[in-house]
Amino acid sequence: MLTSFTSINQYINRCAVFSEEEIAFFDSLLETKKAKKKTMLLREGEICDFEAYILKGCIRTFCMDENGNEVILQFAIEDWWVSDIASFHEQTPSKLYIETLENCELLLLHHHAKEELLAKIPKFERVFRLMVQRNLSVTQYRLLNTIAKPAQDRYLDFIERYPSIVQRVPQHYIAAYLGISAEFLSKIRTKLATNR
Amino acid sequence: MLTSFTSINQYINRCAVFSEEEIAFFDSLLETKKAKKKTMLLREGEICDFEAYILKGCIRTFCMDENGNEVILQFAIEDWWVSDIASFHEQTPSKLYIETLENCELLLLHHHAKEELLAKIPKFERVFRLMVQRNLSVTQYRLLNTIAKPAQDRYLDFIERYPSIVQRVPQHYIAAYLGISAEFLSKIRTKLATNR
DNA sequence: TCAAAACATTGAACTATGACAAGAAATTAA
DNA sequence: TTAATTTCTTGTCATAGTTCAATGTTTTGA
Repeated sequence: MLTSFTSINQYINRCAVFSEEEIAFFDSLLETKKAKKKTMLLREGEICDFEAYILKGCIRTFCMDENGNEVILQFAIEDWWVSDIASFHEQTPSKLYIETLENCELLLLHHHAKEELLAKIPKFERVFRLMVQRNLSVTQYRLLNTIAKPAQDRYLDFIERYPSIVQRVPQHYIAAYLGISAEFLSKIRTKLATNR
Repeated sequence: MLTSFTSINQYINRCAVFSEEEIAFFDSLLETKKAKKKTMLLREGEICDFEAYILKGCIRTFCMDENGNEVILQFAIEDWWVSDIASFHEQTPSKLYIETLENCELLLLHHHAKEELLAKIPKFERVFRLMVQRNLSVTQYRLLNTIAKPAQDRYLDFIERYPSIVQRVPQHYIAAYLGISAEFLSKIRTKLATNR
């Protein structure tokens, strides 16, 4: 087993029990890929053909609204998966962009490879179900928060929940994740800073 | 096969191919339940022990923010599933309320029953994965919309996407779904009405 | 090492939306 | 059928957040 696969194999072994052969088959389906900082891995209109597991680096997925503003759906770092799940599963044109924010090392699971995997080892259905389930509850929580809480609370939640991301990504991207302008986030921060 | 099960069985057969015995086993795990309008099926703090498939009726799931305002996560009607997926899968206290908005006929799949089902017929993993996946892409889309679009656009999207729900639920609930006050939705509507 | 680019801050004017209050309309239940 | 309850509307004022423009700061790459 390549050492670079260690973390992803631990990841899937947490969801269900697999034999060494099964794990080896899974690993054999993955493509390793390096991407420089600011590489677009997917653009709006393209069909997303991968789910990417991040060995190293940081990625954002975002969409463009009518006024050309970017809204960030997700930041992803080591041990997270990124994809456009709608585009990937229906094999339809994406509404999202996926862009590296740092130099990245990735493991890609392509669409045909995933189908082959699920056909051969159905137990993987469970792995992906659990992954999507967790993603859904986090997304629901964020949606409710976005609706119910003012920007300052959402920002405080964010830095508490994702302290490492705060260190790694520019502030205006965090604003685009929280759904506020970069200027307003700056004002929130100065207000918080002077209040102590 | 009971006729009341027809629709749910068609539903799961769309996700994967099952034998009659498998379907029969699935049906045998479901509990039928009727609930009057305005019944709370789940309250904050309780552990959600069901995923409910709606044969007839309409349900909302919502949470309460710090100021006691309700924020609606989902409206569900015939052929939809409702649950608190975080509470159900982790068996942890819920942050959500689930309430019938009409008299309902439901099929309940309880936690232990689902585990039994998945243990006995792993193919069902796929059914639930596909369900959760679709739910996730819809929720992501809604989140991005909530952030990027003004209230009027969100309202127009909503009536286009869910015309039948607009007919069935009071307007102030739709406001609570869109993330705006009931008064402001009313103003949007009068503005739209006078603009033609 | 320096210029260019990207990022962050600040202020002023503006806008979408909220909160409150009062009343009208519709629905429900007895 | 009527009273009670729920739902919807309208107006006024308050505010969270935006936009724009100017400036300062940090990072990047040749």
